[in-house]
Amino acid sequence: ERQPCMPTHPQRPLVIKTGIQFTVKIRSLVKLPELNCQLKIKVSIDKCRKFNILGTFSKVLNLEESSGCLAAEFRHLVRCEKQTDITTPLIISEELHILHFETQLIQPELCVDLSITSLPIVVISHVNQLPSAWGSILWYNILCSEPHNLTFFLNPPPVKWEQLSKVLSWQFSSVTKRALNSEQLRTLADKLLGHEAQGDPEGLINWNTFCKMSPNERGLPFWLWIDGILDLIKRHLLNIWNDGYIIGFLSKDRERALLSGKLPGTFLLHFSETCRDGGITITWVEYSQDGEPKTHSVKPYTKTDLASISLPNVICSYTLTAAEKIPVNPLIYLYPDIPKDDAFGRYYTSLDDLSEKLTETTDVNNQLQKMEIDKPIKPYLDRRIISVSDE
Amino acid sequence: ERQPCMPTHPQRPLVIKTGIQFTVKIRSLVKLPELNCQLKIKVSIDKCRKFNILGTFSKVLNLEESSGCLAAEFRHLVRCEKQTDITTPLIISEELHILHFETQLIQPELCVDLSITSLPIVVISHVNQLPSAWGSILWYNILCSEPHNLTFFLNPPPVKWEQLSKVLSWQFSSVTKRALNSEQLRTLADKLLGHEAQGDPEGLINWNTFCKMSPNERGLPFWLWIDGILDLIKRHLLNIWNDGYIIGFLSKDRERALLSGKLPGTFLLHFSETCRDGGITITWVEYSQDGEPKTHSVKPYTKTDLASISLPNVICSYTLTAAEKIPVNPLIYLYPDIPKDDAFGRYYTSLDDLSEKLTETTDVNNQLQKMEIDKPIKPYLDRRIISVSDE
DNA sequence: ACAGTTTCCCGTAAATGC
DNA sequence: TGCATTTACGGGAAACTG
Repeated sequence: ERQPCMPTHPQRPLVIKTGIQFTVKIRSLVKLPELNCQLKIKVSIDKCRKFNILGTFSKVLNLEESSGCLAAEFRHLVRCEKQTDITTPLIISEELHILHFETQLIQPELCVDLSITSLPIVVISHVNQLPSAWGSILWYNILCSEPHNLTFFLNPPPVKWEQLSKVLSWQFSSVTKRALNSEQLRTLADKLLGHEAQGDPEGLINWNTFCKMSPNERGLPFWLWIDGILDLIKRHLLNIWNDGYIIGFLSKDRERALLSGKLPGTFLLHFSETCRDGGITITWVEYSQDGEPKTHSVKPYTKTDLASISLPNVICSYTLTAAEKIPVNPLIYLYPDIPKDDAFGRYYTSLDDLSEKLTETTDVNNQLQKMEIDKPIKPYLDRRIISVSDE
Repeated sequence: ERQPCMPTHPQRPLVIKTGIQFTVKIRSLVKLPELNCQLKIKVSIDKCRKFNILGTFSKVLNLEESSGCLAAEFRHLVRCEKQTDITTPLIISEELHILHFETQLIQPELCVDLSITSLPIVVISHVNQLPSAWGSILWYNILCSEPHNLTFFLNPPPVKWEQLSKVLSWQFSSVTKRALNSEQLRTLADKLLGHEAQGDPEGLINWNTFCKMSPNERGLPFWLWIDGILDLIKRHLLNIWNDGYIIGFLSKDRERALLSGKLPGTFLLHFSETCRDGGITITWVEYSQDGEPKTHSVKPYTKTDLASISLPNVICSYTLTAAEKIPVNPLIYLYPDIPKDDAFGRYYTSLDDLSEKLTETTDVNNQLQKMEIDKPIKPYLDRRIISVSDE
């Protein structure tokens, strides 16, 4: 009778953090004229680890002009003391919860108790749990046709590559203007299914492979690796990702094949396979005396690195030094043959970080006057940072 | 009868932030044997802007072994709705509050109500109010002999340079291992009193000059400028400040006088006069063909800058480039004549930022195995960032 | 329009729990 | 002892409010 819209976490609905406000909307699919009467909705949550809704538990539905639907907003989900008698084998990001909504429709002729539940949600206590929580939501919604199977992760079924690849690509297109292309997806398929599988659409991927890793292995589960990269793109690479200048996912073999035979100084950008929080590296090709191609990759740039210098600026200023040699920038053409300034020139800035956005010199003029300092103003020598490797 | 120790904010007691825990201790100066009986203390706060103490309002004093004093801890000061009928002309960092402590000593022979108050405190709602709040606390405690004059800042008296200079120097020695020397203090005196005053110990400084600026002036009040520098030192310059390698406070005239005649490439470090959050610049001297000294200063390095490259590393790698010329590092001797590596060498690192602390290469080895990738491992080319100016 | 003030909430660090 | 989970709170940004 009613269909709940989802509680919202920016970009990641169905994941809720304790202590952080969220919004739930429910709307009636049936346009009863009686809905003009005030319908009071009560919300509550299952008490597995004993969360509670703090704030207004009950709200009157009011008509939303835009959609003609009825909206209610609830704030602050807060965890209370744990129940001692409940133990779950599931880790927090696999523990599914349900929001309940109840109301009573009282009419002269009838009196009905109505109730509806949300899709399963994951409750987290820290943002660092968000990636795995979102992984769970993805897996559940790919696979589970039941509206609320809270024990889904006790034995989660595998997913076909055909399904997963769509979801992965959608993760990129929902955060950026560019989805994954078939080449990129193929690289990911090789990683998940093995190279022999040839990207078989019917190939099955296990939940553990996707998001957990078996306990004896240490390392980064596939989804957390991808999510780190998504975050890196969102924060620091949006423009050049949208432009399609990041090949991104590429096996070493493929990389070597692509670059071999290209002009010396041809480079491409791809993501680190191992950086926990996303990293991007630059690989370029040069040729030895006998014409043998040789590729080099810089240590991947991470979020921290890109916070102080943007990737276009790295590319613009990257310098190789060697004793007795003149420093050079080995990066000349973005693969296949785009002169680097054509691709990245519009993103070069001399303002490498925020602090430099303040026009210091003007500031000096203003402030020295105010501070009653009447010395002549000597402008500062501007500076920039560049990325350097020693050969 | 009892003397309250102060609520603690790390490094800045007497400033309390809403929503953040703090601790108050009170101790009895009189060692009554009767104190073995349980003394229940109640704490409360004046209700000017209507704050409340959240948590346990009342606590039993218990004996502290170390000092034999009685301690109580209270947590979470939380603001409630403002009272509408109270208006104060004071801004929040000038609004003084008092904590009250009450208890009843009930003995067979007598029954006494005891009460005591804290020194005035400042309540803030955001850390960005901490510097001015601490400025208020300093000013109050320099000048006010009355235990709690809550309207002190309606008309705060001026302070003698003699008093203020001690307090300023103490701010540095309490955060670092090095107080301000007389030369540094003299520079600050010139700034506050004017050069003509000759650092007169009797010279008076107004509250407005120290911490506010009159409304029509825009700019950075003296104390906020100093506090930004203190913070910069604490975060990024502690070692070289402790070593005494930062002259820091220096007029342009004095700077020029110091550097003239020194070897070319002699440099010194001093703080920006204008950066809101603290900045430090490097000034070096060179000589034109006719032997005329010429000094250059780099745009000051801020917290953001120094988060990605340490000042010793800047000094080590700073590069001046010019078309057709070989890039050089113009920094050779720390004033007066210390070869830069002697002063800063021990602080050079190739790890310019945190992300590089992870030993990527080892990681690669480990993780590629786990991820079942059996490609040969090609180590990445290491990199560093350097600071460059174009001549 | 705006500045002083507060709230929101991410992300590092530390504490806590198992 | 180590890992999973939670709490603490600084700090950037947005929201609020006179």
